[in-house]
Amino acid sequence: MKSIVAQHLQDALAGMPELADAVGDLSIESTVERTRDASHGDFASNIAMRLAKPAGKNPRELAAMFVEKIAGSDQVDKVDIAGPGFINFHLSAAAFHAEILSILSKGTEYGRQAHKDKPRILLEFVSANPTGPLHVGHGRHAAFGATVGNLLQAAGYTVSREYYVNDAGRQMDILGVSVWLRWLESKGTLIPFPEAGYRGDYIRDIASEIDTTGIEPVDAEELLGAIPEGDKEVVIEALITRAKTTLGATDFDRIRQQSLESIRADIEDDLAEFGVTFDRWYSEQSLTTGHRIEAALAVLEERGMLYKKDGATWFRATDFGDEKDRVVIRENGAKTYFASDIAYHFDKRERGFDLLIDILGSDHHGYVARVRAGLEAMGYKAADLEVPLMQFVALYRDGKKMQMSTRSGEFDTLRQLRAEVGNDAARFFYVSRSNDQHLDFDLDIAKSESNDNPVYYIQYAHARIASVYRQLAERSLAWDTAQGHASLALLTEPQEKALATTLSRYPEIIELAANNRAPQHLVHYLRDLANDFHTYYNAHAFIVDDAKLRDARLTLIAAARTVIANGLELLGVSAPETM
RNA sequence: GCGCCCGUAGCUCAGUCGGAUAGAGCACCAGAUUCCUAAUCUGGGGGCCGCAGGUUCGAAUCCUGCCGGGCGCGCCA
Repeated sequence: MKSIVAQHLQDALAGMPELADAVGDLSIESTVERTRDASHGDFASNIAMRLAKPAGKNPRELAAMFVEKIAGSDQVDKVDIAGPGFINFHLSAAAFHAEILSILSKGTEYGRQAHKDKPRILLEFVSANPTGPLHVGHGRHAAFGATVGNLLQAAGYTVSREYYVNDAGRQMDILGVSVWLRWLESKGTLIPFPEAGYRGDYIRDIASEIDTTGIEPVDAEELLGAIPEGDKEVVIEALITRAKTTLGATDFDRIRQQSLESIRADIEDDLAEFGVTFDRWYSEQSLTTGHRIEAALAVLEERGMLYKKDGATWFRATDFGDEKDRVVIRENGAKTYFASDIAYHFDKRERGFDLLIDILGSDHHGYVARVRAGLEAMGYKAADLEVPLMQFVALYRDGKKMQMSTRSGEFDTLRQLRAEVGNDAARFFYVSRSNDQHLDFDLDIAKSESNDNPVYYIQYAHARIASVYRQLAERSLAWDTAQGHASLALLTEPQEKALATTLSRYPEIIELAANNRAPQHLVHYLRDLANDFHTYYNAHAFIVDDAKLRDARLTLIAAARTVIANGLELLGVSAPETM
């Protein structure tokens, strides 16, 4: 709808060639915005103020020139000048009627934009280490990433969702040892469990489920003798070494791989139940086995971006704005995690993605500069990597902040949260705040099935509309859609105008939310829309005796139902027919 | 110490490339249902947009400094 106004301005400009230089590359559409106050019309353009300086004229004078040139049309009732030089557009009722019919004819496609070839987007999110179940913080990443992905797709982009599985390195050894020790425990070999091991109950479950054919228990005293006194890191290191020698590399690897796959699969199930799915689970191990790390380092070497110092191989990250150079191959010959990450991001670009979006926890922000430096060093643009950082989640119960450490025994997994508040409320609350704001997740509000729960407020609007059509059938009436479409001019109540206006904003909200990777815009919009509907519902009966008016009102609320359903779909929240 | 993020109503937060009188929910106060779901609606009070400068026709928004909070500064992952 915004484009109607932009087009009128564009046409007017065509008749004022003397302004061409002043306009330059200014996007006309960017000057157009919704008015905050209905007395200012439907849309306002600040183009006269924007052009004032380059054109050397005062804003109101320029605005008058525009108004003079803006052609009349059946979509615009009135154009006037207000304040310091705003050009206000009052659109015609016919323009809103056309929009309502467009909503109904497009249905689930309403708000979706035409396909865009570029950029092809790779969206990586969650990527939690496969060492245990997802916690409530990961839930925010999952809901946010999934919704941003939906929004980008709705905005016309091709989006591929990826979960990077950190299935290599020392933490996998620690996982393997943890499972092995719990398995030994179940066979009667009791030793103190290492402090640095993974202590959750799920480790015992894995130990009881995996295939341990051919693996022999070890004597407790013998094992204890191999454990040095001291630091927890020293202890766990000794146990890893011991596990590898006792079991042999093959059997230890068998335990390790089964353990990580068990956890990874559990995470995948958890997310799927949450409505969050990925196009690919990208294994870090595959970078090694596929020699992708060597390939990426070779590219850097070729470009002169690596050097040797103190027996290690360093990447010249400072050449690209990082604070210090970074080691990619350690003195002991092992490649660093950073080397894997360079290889992974290089691989993303090699697979043809133009824009890489990594959703990371804010505690990883120090990592962004070096990964971006890596991409730049390989010849890509810094802007091709975008990293929205997620701030932390705090759970509140009875107005008090909950402790979320595993040890405290209070709940902290995503599964427990979903079980307590439900998927709809969880998805909704997680994306209701900007990613760079800390999220205070109030369990009591999310659970409440009444009053102040915004999820139900929106869902209730949808259910109420569905209920109107059920009531219609009960009264043996039918919605004559053709007559409704033809009778929209009868909708003259202020609540009807307000609802139609809000409905017409939906495509703009999708674009805004997608472009800013900001799902909260959609959340706030849906609340506004539900509010407009509830207000209308309370002010006027829809099922009235006048058939034409009734059909027109049923047409309007059908459009509202469509937009609410479309918006909730993007959020991953259900749109119930009854509540 | 250095770097990144945040600071808006009592509380939780929106605020679009700088735009008109800074918005919403909760809480608080006063009302609305013989009628399609009251999980609803209507009205009301409540603001030094952390502080101080600067940029300009115009600043919550951009720049600088300061104050307060979070996070990060490994040949860990």
